[in-house]
Parts: sequence; structure tokens; C-alpha cells
Amino acid sequence: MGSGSNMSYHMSSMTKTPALAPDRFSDRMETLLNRADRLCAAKGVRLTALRRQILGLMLASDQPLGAYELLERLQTSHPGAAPPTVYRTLDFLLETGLIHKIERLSSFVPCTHTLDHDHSHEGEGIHATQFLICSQCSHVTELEEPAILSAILEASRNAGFRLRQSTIEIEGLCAACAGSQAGADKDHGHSHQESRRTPR
Amino acid sequence: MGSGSNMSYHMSSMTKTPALAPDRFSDRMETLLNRADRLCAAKGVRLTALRRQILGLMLASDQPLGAYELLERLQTSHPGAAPPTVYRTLDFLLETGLIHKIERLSSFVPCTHTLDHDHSHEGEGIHATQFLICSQCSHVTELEEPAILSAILEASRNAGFRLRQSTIEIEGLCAACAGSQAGADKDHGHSHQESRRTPR
DNA sequence: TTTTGAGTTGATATAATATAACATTCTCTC
DNA sequence: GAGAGAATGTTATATTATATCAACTCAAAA
Ligand SMILES: [Zn+2]
Ligand SMILES: [Zn+2]
Ligand SMILES: [Zn+2]
Ligand SMILES: [Zn+2]
Repeated sequence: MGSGSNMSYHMSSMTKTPALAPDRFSDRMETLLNRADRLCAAKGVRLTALRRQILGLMLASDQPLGAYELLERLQTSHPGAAPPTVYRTLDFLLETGLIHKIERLSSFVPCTHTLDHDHSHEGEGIHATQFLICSQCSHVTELEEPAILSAILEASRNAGFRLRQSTIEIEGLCAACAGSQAGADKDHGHSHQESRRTPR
Repeated sequence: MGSGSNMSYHMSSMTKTPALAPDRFSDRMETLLNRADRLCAAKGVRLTALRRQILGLMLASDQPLGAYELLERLQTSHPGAAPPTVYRTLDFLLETGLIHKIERLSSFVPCTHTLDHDHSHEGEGIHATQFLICSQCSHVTELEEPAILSAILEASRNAGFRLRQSTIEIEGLCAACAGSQAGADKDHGHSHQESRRTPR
């Protein structure tokens, strides 16, 4: 029951990405996805069509997406997809460092550091990032502040704690939202899309 | 269907704590609970018997407890309790700052800073704490490192972000667990109780 | 080419976490 | 004691996540 056009093709990439309606993303996103391709190839893991598709959906969103939101979007090109499909893919993307989980939202965002810069993070220490989460527009910004990391390393060391991983989630108002309610407390319209998930 | 003995009593405290099998905790814990009493009184909210009981259960645990673990324990003294009872109480305790939620564990711990020191945190700025979470024994330590907070404030300010709340969860090995597997990688027994929740 | 095995995905069921909505009881005030 | 507001009881359901086993894909070995 193949959906056609997946036989006897050739691609120059090491990590063939065939089958499954590719649902072509924007050029910008294809660039990022190709970068993800190369990163996976370098790690010896495969960015399959499904994984690429889901990563693409995440890149196409300006907000963190929950597993079931992702599932819903995936189903437009992939009817019959079920939760384990999404969760397995998310696990893969988390393990390869292509995405992050925002714990307090039970949602996921692409890793901007891994994909936006062309270098991979190999050889570097812990990829300890911080997330600025706007409680009004749900926009998330990933930071990687050395000062924060070193303060945490210092505190851990003082406590005799052997750090393996850290989660830093900062909730508040992004610049746009803070600006738009500067003098007053009312909600003017502003550039960011409104959240369709009630912030908790 | 009252379980008896809850009529016409008198207590000197402002925040009467009657009814419901008190399930007397240790002296140490009663001290902490009484402190919580005073804190609530000062805030004009009520630490009812149920809330006191649940906070006591949390204080009695050396590990974070999930809502359903708490429910299970509550039911020994409070048969028929249901999830909303626990979640509502947790909401109250979170709002009054008596406990914290560990997001990555979907679990809760008492706030050591609020209860261990006798001062309340009124007048102080944000109660921004950090949690060291041992992935082996599940023990959680609450820190309040000024250096971490100021690094975060600084980073937020630079990003034009108006911070309201921050979650910092540091996962790794506590001193005890790190020590016990120092040279080798095997799991010797050590002082902390083993986790009965598989760390994720 | 066929086989084979690891990795990936499909599919069904269910677990674990959390909330909605409304009824009842409690507490304080009048 | 009656009334109002807070707290709790109760039932049902929503949301998030995982377990399990079957089927398929792909790449390399035979
Ligand atoms: Zn990142
Ligand atoms: Zn915003
Ligand atoms: Zn605290
Ligand atoms: Zn430990």
C-alpha cells in the first residue's frame, strides 16, 4: 500500500529521506532540516521521513507544541498516526538534541542553538540552556548564558552534587508583551500570536 | 457521617484545626506544621485539618510525592478521598508557598526555606529557588543561591523579559550517591532510600 | 538474490496525571 | 438559627504518556 514514488530513487545524501508525503516546508525550514540531516548523519543516526516531518512541524510553529497537537498536525499528512508514533519521535529528537521539552508546558520546541548555528555541539560540555517563556503569547526563547551555567555549576559543586542535566524555565512577559502593557495593565494587540493553550 | 469527636472543642489558635484523624506526626513535624499554621494565619488563609494532614504527609516523606501517591497515603486516614481533594490542597499549598512542584517529576516537596527558618518570606522579592534532584535516590534539595538568581535576572533583563517566576531543576547525583559510585559504576547500597518511582 | 537482523513504524490498549462541574458540608457573621 | 462564602465530597472526564506486540523497511551478510 505504498503511497507511490518510493521505489528506485537515488539521493546523494547518506541519510535517505524518501516516502511519506514530504509536505514541503519553506526554504528556510528546509535549510534547517537539511542541517538536522547532517547532524544526524554525523552521529550515525537516521533522520527518517517521519522524524523529519515532525521536526518540520515543530519548526513551523512559533510556539511550543504538545504531543497531541503535534499528532493532530501530523495526521493531516499521515492519517492513522497514533500517540506512540509522536512520542517515539519526540524521544528520538530529544536524544539527538534537536528539540527540547518545556516541562511546565508539557510541550516541545526545536533547539535553536543546534540548528541555527552551523556547528554541532559535539565536544562541548553540557548543552545547558534556559528558556524564557512568555505567559501571554506563549513564545519561547532559548538562551545559553554562560553566567547562569557557571552559577549553577558552582552551586552544584558546593553541594557535592554531580550535575548531569539542568532545566531552567523562566516564565514572565516577553519584550513585546511587556511593552504592550507598559503603562496600563490591559491587553493591547501585539505582534505575537495569541496562545491557544491556557497558560498554567 | 462524621467520624465523631468534632463538636464543641476550643483551641487557642486562630486557625482551628479540628476533625479528621490527626494522625499525629513526629514532634519535629508538628513544629513545622505549627509554623505553617502561623504563616497561614499571618496571610489570612486557613490551614485546615485536611491541608495540615497533606502537608504533614509531604513533610514525612524524604522524597517528592506525586498527587496519587499522596492520595494513597491520605486514604489510610481519610478513606474515600479523591483526586480533586489532593489537587485542590496542593494548589492551596503552592499558592501559599508552603510547597513546590518539581515539574520534571510531576511531584511535590515542602518548601524548606519557608518552614525551616522562622521568618516568612514576606517583603522579600521572588522566592526563586533551585532544586537538586538525585536521579538515583530521588532525594531533592532546595537551594536559594543569590548568584543563580542574579544571573537569571541579568539575562532576563538583557532580553527585555519581565520575569515573574522561574523553575530551576538540576538533575544528577547527590553527594551520597556520587560518593557511593565513585571509582566504579556499580550501585552500592547507600544511606538514601531507593526510589520506588523510576526516574524519567 | 535471498536471507537475516536491527531499527523503525503501526496498532491497540491502558496507565498516569490533572481538571470540570455540581452537590454537600463547614465556618463565620449577623 | 439563617445566610454567605469557603472548603470538601463526588462523579465524570480530559490530558499526557507508556506498554506491548505485530508489521514493515532497510542495509548488509550469505
Ligand atoms: Zn538547545
Ligand atoms: Zn509575549
Ligand atoms: Zn521554597
Ligand atoms: Zn542520591
